[in-house]
Amino acid sequence: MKTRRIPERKLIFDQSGLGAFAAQLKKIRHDRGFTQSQLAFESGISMSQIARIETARINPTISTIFVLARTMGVTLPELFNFQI
Amino acid sequence: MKTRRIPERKLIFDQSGLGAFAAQLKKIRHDRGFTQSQLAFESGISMSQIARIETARINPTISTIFVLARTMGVTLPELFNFQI
DNA sequence: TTTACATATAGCACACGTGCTATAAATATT
DNA sequence: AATATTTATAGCACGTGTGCTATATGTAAA
Repeated sequence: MKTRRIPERKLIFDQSGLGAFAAQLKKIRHDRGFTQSQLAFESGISMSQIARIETARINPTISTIFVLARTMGVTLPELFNFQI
Repeated sequence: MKTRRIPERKLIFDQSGLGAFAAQLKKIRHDRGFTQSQLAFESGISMSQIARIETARINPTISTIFVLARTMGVTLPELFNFQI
């Protein structure tokens, strides 16, 4: 039979934006005096995940970011106060 | 054999934050005069995905949001200028 | 150096974000 | 009303975010 053509799908992965966010998260976490471990425990987000975000290895969801923001007591405009 | 205990894993899904973001995205898109279709075409993000985000059915990644922000010409502090 | 703490990396399984297509529903325009 | 436009919904396949566990690498303190 005729093999069906599979259309290519390009996924969004904004490397530069993720790098900028990683740096910002690390900075704010330090400013607020959290270790990755503390932030993980208090937020309920796994520590490996926080490390992956801060090293820009993954593309986190906004739910994850909202929870981290609440835990650190930082507003979204503050957390996203950087250029992409 | 003994059935292995599978630990439960609770995933993060911040319903209220996603709802707030959905409303904000819709507002800014309208202010900037984009239809979902235009925003989809210009950003390269599928229209079904934009609809899903604006109806808070899914939990988008920050890459997706960064791309939408760039396309609409809005800064991140503006786009995230709301309460969670 | 040894010990303790902090951060990064790796591999796995599962849940889900995303693109695609098609269709339905809602809203405007004539 | 009829037509067009815009938005929402649904189902599928694929890629990947996330939690978990374990290990490695830094880094600071004793």
